[in-house]
Amino acid sequence: MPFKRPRPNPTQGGPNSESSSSRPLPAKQTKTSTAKGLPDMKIYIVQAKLDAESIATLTGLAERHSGVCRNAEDAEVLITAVSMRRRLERHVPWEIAKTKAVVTPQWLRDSIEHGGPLPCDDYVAIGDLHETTVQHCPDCNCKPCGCSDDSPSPTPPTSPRPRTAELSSSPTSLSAASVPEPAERAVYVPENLLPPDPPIPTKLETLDYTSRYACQRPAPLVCVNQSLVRELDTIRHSRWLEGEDRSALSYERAASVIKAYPHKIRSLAQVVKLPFIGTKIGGLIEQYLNTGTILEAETIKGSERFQTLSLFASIYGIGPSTARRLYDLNLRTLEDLEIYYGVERDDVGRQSQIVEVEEKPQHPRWMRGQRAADDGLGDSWIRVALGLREDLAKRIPRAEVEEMGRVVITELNDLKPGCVSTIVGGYRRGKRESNDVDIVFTHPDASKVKGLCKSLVRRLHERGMVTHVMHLSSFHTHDPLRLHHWDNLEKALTVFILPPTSPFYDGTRRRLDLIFASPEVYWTAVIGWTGSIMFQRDIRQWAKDKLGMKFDSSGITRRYDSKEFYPKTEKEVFELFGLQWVDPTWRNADL
DNA sequence: CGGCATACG
DNA sequence: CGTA
DNA sequence: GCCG
Repeated sequence: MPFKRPRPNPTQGGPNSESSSSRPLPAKQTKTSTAKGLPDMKIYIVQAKLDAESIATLTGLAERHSGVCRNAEDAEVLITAVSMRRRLERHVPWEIAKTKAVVTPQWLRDSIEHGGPLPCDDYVAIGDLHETTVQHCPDCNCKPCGCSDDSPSPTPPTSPRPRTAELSSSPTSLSAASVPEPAERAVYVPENLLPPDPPIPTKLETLDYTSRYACQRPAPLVCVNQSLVRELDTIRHSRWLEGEDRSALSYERAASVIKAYPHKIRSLAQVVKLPFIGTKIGGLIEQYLNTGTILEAETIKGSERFQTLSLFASIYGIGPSTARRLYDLNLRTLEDLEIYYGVERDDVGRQSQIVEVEEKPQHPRWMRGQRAADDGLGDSWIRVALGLREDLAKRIPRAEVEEMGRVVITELNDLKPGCVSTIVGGYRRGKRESNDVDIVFTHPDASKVKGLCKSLVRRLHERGMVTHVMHLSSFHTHDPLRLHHWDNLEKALTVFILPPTSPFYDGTRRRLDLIFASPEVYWTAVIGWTGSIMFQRDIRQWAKDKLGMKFDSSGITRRYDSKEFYPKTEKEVFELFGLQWVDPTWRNADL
């Protein structure tokens, strides 16, 4: 049945999602046009009137054979299925379109087949743009006739274009190819809710890798001392599983500092000066320098207890404490757990029976520790998690994260046009594969956000895309007694599956978190949910230590008088805190 | 020796 | 306690 | 486990 081949998807680091601003890692900008059938052009695909499958296919073709970009004005070639001028103008400013080759999707396919850019004459998408399209066609025959009036061939100076919420006006991927395109009249979105354009550069030289705060230390996805970091992380993980949280925190901090250290470590002297490297951890690093490993980490990795606790705690809803309890009951394998929790092997939770899962309430203090009454019972909900474990353990390639974002945003825009969103989490930090997908949403009109989370979840649920709702909740303002303030943060933790019509569909269920913020706290929510955890922790620590402020995902308040602050952009949060800008791809303070 | 991010269910 |  |  679900034997649609999962797209191999060789080239990644592709187009950044709609309004997210993660970039490819700063290090390399390989220009290898090898293996690409076309020269490296910047192609922008206008999503209107294309279904999800076509978008994915075209994007894939462009990525593999040439290059894509996320802004129309940065592109050389616009590809669109739209044929009417008025329609195109809703997605690309006319003045911009006039400076590009605007062609049909067939041009891309044929050019790839042909092995080079074809003349655009036969592929003009919009009649009124025939002249300019031929002029700007990347096939270099007609270039010499450069009697162009405008055409600054390098990207035009980009006047602040009116930006509208045109995030993926593609139809739902459920409806096949035809396009009704409902709800027109683009909603105007204030500039500050959209990602900065151009993106803000990270001034690495003004940051400080010796800082005691992770939010001042630029940390790449993978560092030059990565294997040492992994050793320390093994010990951290073990401490955490064993309930030694403070010790775990120390290892986490040490690893985080090493992660940001930009040189290969060759001597102990290099690291003992770094913060959070004390006697014990310094000794372990010395050992690592001498032998290439840390004995304790190797021992841990080999131990049955560690392996088992790790396995148990990898199940959603099972933490260190429960994992240890199960281990003490002499359970060791998943099969043991399935028996213990009463799962019938042979695909159970399979098939799309929609399940609503409620968080299990905690036992009262007075009856915990008396392992009795409820040993194999109760947690009907762990059974569900067990059934999901295999799927949720799979990582999600960037391209699929983007597809999920597209699908969800399309549904949302149907529901409430004008929403703005950012895909956050590890994806935004540049990870090539994610464990889950987190999306933060808002709407320029604050009054339209309330209840949206629940509505969207209901809609996705009705359409079979959300199979489980692990959690649905709201946050509120800092007002101890919130009077006229409605909640300004709503959150849903769900399990999601792409519709079978999606080219990425392979039946794997994925964790999807949806976060709705009021526009005033949109960027603080985005910062919070972008992480990494250590980065987030230290930004809060910094706010407290240096500014006397409290920072959480739903806002910033001054501690002594509870005055609230509402930075209008992500950059303004950094400025408010007196911090240098750190791009999301440099916030990888965790392993 | 106290603090280590913070909030919700 | 477990999750973000 | 490390810091002030």
